[in-house]
Amino acid sequence: MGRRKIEMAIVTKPEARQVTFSKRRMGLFKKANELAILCGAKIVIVVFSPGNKPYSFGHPGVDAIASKFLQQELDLNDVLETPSSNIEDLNQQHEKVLADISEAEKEDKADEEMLKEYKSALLSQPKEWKDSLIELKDMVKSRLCDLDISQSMVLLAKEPVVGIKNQVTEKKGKY
Amino acid sequence: MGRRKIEMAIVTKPEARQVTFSKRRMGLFKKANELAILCGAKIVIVVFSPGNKPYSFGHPGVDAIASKFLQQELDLNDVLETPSSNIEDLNQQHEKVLADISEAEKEDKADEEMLKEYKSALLSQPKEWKDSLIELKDMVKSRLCDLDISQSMVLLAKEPVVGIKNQVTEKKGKY
DNA sequence: AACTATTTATAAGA
DNA sequence: TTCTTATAAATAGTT
Repeated sequence: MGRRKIEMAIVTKPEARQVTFSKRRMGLFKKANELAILCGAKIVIVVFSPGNKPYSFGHPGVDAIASKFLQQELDLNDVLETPSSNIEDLNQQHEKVLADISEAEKEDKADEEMLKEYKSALLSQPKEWKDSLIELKDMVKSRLCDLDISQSMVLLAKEPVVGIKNQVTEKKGKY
Repeated sequence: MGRRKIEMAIVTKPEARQVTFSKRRMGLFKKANELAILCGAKIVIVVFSPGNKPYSFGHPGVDAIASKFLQQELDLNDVLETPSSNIEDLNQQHEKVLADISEAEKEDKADEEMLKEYKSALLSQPKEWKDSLIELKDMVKSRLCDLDISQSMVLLAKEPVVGIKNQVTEKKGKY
């Protein structure tokens, strides 16, 4: 739907690709919003741009949380990219994440219920703990950030949470 | 874009709403696929229909995993809805999940790396374990299924995994 | 960031 | 559900 029909292959020119990405990402989120409203559907979308910048859409209300964790993912990526990253650093980062969650809990009453449920979800892993402690040393290098993405997704599986509106956010990436 | 412009409000007639949902969900996933291909973007979408039936889209290759866990979520919901659900049942369900993962690991070599990373992500939680054991009894009632959704999302945060194609699936819901 | 010629999505109807 | 088609909406190329 433009001046010409375009081939379904990666847009080679980086500038043009960025423009296409911006236009179509907006279009996609608009369509998602319409679908959610017209049909009462629950939707979550996460998109990573070619430059790996994360964008998220959620209805109802996932996005406020998602954007927090997407940002944290970027922070953690930065940490992991440094050669000096070790378990202590990662633990520090992780405590920062937990601290941020507590902070969010205090400052945003509307999110309280969602955060509780998210925590519950994190803690609902009855069997892995013992083995996990043994495997931790080897595992910890492989990207803590994944958990953060998953945390934002946890909320979609819930029954609708009242008082949280849908919205769209962007976070500063590396490009 | 149809014979008439429609109001942006929930479609009242249930049959019409279902039709609209089907058409627009397909349209949304098509748009997402185009965005992914044209721009080299990574995308995950999860949609719950008005009847709470889950649909997912992923590029690259999230969906094969996601559909597994979405189905498990439905199974777990069924379990949780029975009055007799207790910790033992949930543990059993959880072991089933883990068993399915192992099985998938064996039968689908292309997914091996992704599953390993997903497991790593699950195990990358250095601080919570101790406290978790204490809180487990109270927490376990609150929806294990959330973790399953989040597990399918974990994969998006990864660098592109070669050899996994994108696809779209549906799973039987309760309606 | 705006514009507009076209293509694409889809609402209503069959 | 699937198809048809008139129309609304998205967007590719341009300014």
